Amino acid sequence: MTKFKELLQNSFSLSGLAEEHAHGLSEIAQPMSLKSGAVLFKAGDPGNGCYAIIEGSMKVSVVSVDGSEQLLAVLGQGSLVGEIALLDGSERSATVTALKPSQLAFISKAAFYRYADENPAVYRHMLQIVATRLRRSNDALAARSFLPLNGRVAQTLLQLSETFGKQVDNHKILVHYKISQAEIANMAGGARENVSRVLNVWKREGVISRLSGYYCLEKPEVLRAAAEL
Amino acid sequence: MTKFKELLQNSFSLSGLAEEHAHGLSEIAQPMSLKSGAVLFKAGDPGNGCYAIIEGSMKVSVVSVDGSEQLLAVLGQGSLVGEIALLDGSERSATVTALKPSQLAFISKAAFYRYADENPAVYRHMLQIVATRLRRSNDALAARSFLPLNGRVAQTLLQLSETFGKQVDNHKILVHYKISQAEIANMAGGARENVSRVLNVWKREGVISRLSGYYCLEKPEVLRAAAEL
DNA sequence: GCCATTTTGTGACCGGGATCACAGAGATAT
DNA sequence: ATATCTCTGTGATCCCGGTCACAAAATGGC
Repeated sequence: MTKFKELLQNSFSLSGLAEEHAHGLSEIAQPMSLKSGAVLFKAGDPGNGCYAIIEGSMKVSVVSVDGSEQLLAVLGQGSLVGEIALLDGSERSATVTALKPSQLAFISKAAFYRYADENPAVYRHMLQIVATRLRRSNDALAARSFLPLNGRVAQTLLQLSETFGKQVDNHKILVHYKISQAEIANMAGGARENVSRVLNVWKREGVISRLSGYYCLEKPEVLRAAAEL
Repeated sequence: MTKFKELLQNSFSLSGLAEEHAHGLSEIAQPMSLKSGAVLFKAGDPGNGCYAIIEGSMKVSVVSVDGSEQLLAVLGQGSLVGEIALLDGSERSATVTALKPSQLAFISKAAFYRYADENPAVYRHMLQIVATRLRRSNDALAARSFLPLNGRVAQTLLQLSETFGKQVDNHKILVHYKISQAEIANMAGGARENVSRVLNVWKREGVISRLSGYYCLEKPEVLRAAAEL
């Protein structure tokens, strides 16, 4: 078995798929790699498949005419991107860009359906993923209308901790991912300057800290309270 | 065949499912009816199935502690509600309320998976629905961060026209659904008063009009332009 | 190390839209 | 028809957070 397929299988297992299907899918996927900053596809492009992230990380965003962007998600190893267009047959709904040099596996629409029709577990798994994303998206929308900026920043940090967090100590969470204020601001939907202010208040209160460039959530409860709808 | 099953089958066909599966699903669904204003379920409730709307209309919303609400969608005949919790096995993500006396069909989680495993087309259809919803939700989120109030109101009107619109004349669209400014405001994420102002400007410019209580989009292009990201 | 570039921190100002406060205008009921 | 509600229109005020303008740290390349 090639190195690629091995990595890929791990990636699929990691995302919660049974060994058997991880193997099957890795057989039909095409390897590809992207250098940091490269655009995988843009909103509006035709979409004929989806990608699994084997290694690296990608951002999913929507950009407006004036150039400002709204980040919908930052995804890492084991995540799937580009499913929406695959599933509803329409154009790509957002733009996906590599944040680091990344290894991807492309799964074409035809291959996906061919395989999944034989293995309904794959459909169930995909439904799980999409449903969870829909839930997230709805939550973010609700946050936008109910929460003031600090609440949205809290929500963003917690969301990042779900994908990149490592438990340390009792309940401290280290977000093992380099992220700039600008990116947090784009996810939370606020101006970078104001996000900076919010983060500093929390830093002073000991709610968060920075350990060698990484954010560390010292008191996640406080953040959870702030993100409460 | 009972009247209920007949209606139900129509409902499923209406939502784009093949005749055969519309029939199959109608066999496993439980009829139920709700009076206007009744709550089907609340965010946080456990969820063990989903519902198809046979007749009537429902609103999907999230409410904050202080009582204000964000409408995620208004759904009519042929739509599915409550899929998220069914699919990701978590609690209900939003609150669903009947806006009119409604007829529903309940499909339990077990029954759904039992049937769908045998009929992958049902999975494909479900993925379609959920993917489209995710796309919508992402669009709404992007709108929230890029568009000023009038753009979001435009988006809301267009969205309603997708579900309840009837073409009349050349390109005028009648939104065949009684809706108050307050509800539009809750969908667009703005204060009712400001939504009123926006709507009146458009009314004066002949972009929209009201025909016996229903909104009519006289110049959908103008609205589409205003909702452009 | 040293300079260039990217991030971060903070103050000052300003504006879109929330909020408050009512006055019409339609509905619904009796 | 009259009273009661619930919707709609509009002005006045206020504040959160966006924007501008820099200074101070980091970070990274050579």
